[in-house]
Formats: sequence, C-alpha cells, structure tokens
Amino acid sequence: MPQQLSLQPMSKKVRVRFAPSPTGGLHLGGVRTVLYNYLFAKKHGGDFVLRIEDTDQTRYVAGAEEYIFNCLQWAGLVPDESPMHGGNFGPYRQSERKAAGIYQQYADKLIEQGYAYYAFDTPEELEKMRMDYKTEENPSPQYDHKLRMKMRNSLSLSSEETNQLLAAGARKVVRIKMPQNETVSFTDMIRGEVSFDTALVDDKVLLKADGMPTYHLAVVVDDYLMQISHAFRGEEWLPSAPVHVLLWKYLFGLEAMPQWAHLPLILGPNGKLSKRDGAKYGFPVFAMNWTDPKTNELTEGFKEKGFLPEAFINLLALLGWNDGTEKEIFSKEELVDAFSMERVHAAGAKFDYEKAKWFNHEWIKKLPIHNYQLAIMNELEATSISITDNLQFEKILNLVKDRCTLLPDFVQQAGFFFKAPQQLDVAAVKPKWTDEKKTFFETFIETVLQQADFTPLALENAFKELAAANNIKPGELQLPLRIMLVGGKFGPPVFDIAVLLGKEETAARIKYALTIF
RNA sequence: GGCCCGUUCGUCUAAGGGCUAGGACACCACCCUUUCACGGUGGUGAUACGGGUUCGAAUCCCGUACGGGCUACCA
Repeated sequence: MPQQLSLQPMSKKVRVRFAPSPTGGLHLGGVRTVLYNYLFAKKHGGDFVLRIEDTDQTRYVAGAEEYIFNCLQWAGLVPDESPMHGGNFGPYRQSERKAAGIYQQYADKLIEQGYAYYAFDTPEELEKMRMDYKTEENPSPQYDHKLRMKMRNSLSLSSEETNQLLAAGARKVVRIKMPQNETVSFTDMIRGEVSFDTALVDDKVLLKADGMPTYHLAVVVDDYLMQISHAFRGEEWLPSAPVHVLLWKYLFGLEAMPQWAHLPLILGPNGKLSKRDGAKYGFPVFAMNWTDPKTNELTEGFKEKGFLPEAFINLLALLGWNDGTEKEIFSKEELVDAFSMERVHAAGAKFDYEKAKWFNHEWIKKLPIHNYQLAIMNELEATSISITDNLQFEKILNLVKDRCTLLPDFVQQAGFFFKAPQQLDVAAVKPKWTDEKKTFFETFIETVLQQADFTPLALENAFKELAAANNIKPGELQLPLRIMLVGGKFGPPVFDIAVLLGKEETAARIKYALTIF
C-alpha cells in the first residue's frame, strides 16, 4: 500500500548511490536496487554514484567488479560516477578509501566522544561467549549492554590495561556503544515511521582488526562525504538501520542524513531469491552469466538466456512498483518519467518467470529488428549459420518475431531460411500421402520455377489452380508443402516462406522431400 | 528464542472509508488461422482469521495466525 509521504524539501541536489560488494554475480534484487536508484536520480535530475564495497578480503572475488559494471552497461544503467568513470567524490572503492585513513578518523572521533570503544576479544573468546550464554530462550546472545562488561574491552578494562594493550599493538576492533534505553526512529520512504529499541540492538563492529570499516561505518561515512541525499537498499538492511541512524546523529547530525527507503525483497519459491533457486527451477537469477573463478561454477544470466535489456529492466521495475494505471510496458524513459518511490510496495514480490518471459515477448514484438539484430545473428552463428544479406535477414526476422519469446527462439523460427531442415516431420505427411499428391508436387516444382510474378499471393493462386486441376483440396497440400520447406508444423504463412526462400531453393527442397515421402 | 517488516485471485498488482473488488501473467473455452504462433472474445479464481471504530471497512485500530528478513571482525 503506497504511503502518502511528502519528500523533505530537497535543499541539496539529489545524489543516490549503488554500493555492491564484488563477491559474485549480480542478482535480480541487486539490479532492481540499481534501477530504482537510477530512475529516482534521473527523474530528479540528480547524480547516480557507483561505490564498490570491497572491504571483505576473504570474500572478494577477482573480476566481480568489472562484471558488475558490464551488467549495468548491458542494462543501460551506467553510473555517472564510479571507479570506471571518475567523478568528483572518489575514491569509489572502500579499500582505497581505507588506505587514505578516512574511516579511522571517524572511528577515533566516536571513541573520543564515548560513542564507541575498543574491543580486544579474540574470535575464540567471542565464540566462547556465544556458547556460554546460549540458552533455549536466547539461542544467539549478542555483544550488547548486558554482556559487554563481561568481555575484554576499553569499557570493562581499566584505562591502564587498555593503554597497555593499545601500546603493545594488540588486535582490536572498534564497536559502537549502543545506548541502553533509547528509541531510534526514522521515516522510511516506503514504510513510513520505523522505530527500534536500542537496548535490543548489539554493539556492532565498526572498524575491523585489519583496519577495514564494516558496512555500518562505511555506508554512513561515505554517504556523508559523497553528499548522498537518498539511500535505497534492500529490506534485509532494515534491522541495522538504527545503527546507521545513530552514527549519523553522532557524526554528522540527523539533518544531514539521507532519506532512507528499504526496498521489498524479491522472493523465490521459498524465501529470498537465491542462486540455488535459479538452478533448481530453471530460470536465471543473475543479469549476465557469472562463472565463479574459485569453483568454476556457471550461473546463467538473463542476457545469455535471450532477454532484451529493455524487457529486463521493465520486468524488474514492475516487480514491486507500478504507476497506478494498467500500463505494464515501459521504456526506460517512460520509467524515469513515471517512477516514484512512494508507489513502491512494502511487501516482497515473488519472481514469476512466466511473466518475465511475457515481458520479453512484448519487447521483441515492439522493438524494431535492428535493435537486437546483432544478438540474433550471434545466436544463429552459434549454430554455424552465417548471414550475408542483411536486408533479407531483416525481412525474415520481421516475419517470425511474433513467434519468439526469447532470442534463441529465432534459431528455431528462422534457421530454416538459411539452412535446409535436417529432418522432415515425415510422420505428419506419410499417412495421407498419395501418388496423386506426389504428381502434383512434381508439377508444382515447374510452376514455381516458371512463376513470373513470384509473390506470396500469386504463388498461392497458382498453387490453388494447380490443385483444382488435379482435383485435390489445397488444404491437403499445404501441410506437406510446409513440411518440405521448413521441416515441421510451425512457422509463418507458407507462401511467404517460399518467396523469401527463392524459386531455386523452394524447388530444390520440394524435389528433395519427394525422394523421402 | 528476540527484534523488525509484511499479508487482495496460483503469481505480479489496482482500489487512499462508499458501484458487482479492476487489470496483467498462467490456466480453460470459443473465434481467427487448412501449420505453429500472434491477435480477439469470454470464463475459473482473491481481500488470512477474530474483535473493534463507523450509517458504511480490503482500506483505520487492536489481537491472533501465517510468511519473510535480521540476529558475524558478510554485505
């Protein structure tokens, strides 16, 4: 249900950002987040920033950053500012920003003001704490106000001990000190007012032992330094929003905080859409093919599956948003025009592959052939068909496009124009085949070759005249002719096919088929 | 377990207190088509449950149930 919320007056320019972590493929939810960011920015004449969150060394996957950029390029959602494009607010990689000491100084500031503290606990100690305090009612104990004084940190230790540890260069992290009884609330552009009791939120790590910031610190610091005005992300971030709000309050003031919107999740058959769902149910979940360099596992993408980028962003936009009318087919420009965050749904949307294909079908029918001619040529060349005559090619594609849902369908629907069918559906003809029909076609070969006006209509008339002369119903002859030319019971009107094939080829295919029937 | 978010046809959704709860995908039937599709017409099909507020509730409030998310030195 759309909320009636007015946007805060936009004193500063609209700047939104997408901040993926380069840890693998770009899934549907990720692309939709980019899309909504992009649409919102463009609608308000703002900027769209791509920031790379490569702060987790253990999960970083080589090549993923370029992959993400390629996906955005294919979908037509290239950012204004990014590591690839420059801009005035770089660096755009968190690893590079860490090197500049940007995060450290803000962590220090928080500690000075008593909003954060050093924690020296080792992973083993944390593990032990979780085991020791685990009960039936509380299966996952948190590092929070109830337990922090039982741990080793600058709050529980004396200042001498703390200083000694610091001087000795002990392994340490910086944690936020969550207030014990405060209610943190903020206005989400989609959900309205959301509030949290800080006593129930844990002391999240802000700066890791390796000096890298966690997402929590990075997102706040970067949004501030990059002057981000609106921050849109998936709903899975909602539970950590109070940490971010508090950080904004401590560091930069709530007035400077961007407007938040937590986008509904895209769901698979059971729960949040995952890579596994795609493999299990046979549909793509990534924008483009992604091969994990560690496991060599390939996850198929929408692009390679034969989706048009126009259809892809269209179907994604409509998964959780609509403009209030019955319009469903939107170009990117139309989306920019119609989009509003207030009309984004609060509830998660289950992905429906059948509807996704419908969108693609609509776009194949709608778009002029030349928009995707190259992609089809690639599909055909993969089956060792090469195109020489572009004009002819375009005519053929226009003839069959209504019958194609995904790009590879063109191979089935148009392949026979370039390569005689390998197999003829003999079973569809045999039972009713007669010597009279054979005679008819032997004569028809001559008709074709001598046809002066070689157009579909003229050829059809000639075909019917000859049929009448032979005392056979034309209907009984059309299916055999079709099988001769295309191999099966499919395709556009048969005389259109014959004309595009040309006299010689049509005659040759009939002649060959007669040797089989 | 705790916290947060959510709940209208199978799916995506419209309806911001007031027509018979509308559309799209999928499904079914018919028409068009001497192929397969496209297209056209029609059909099956939903307000989770219980209370309240109100002349009137899908809509506002409360509770219950159910679903999802989070609960890492991952994002």
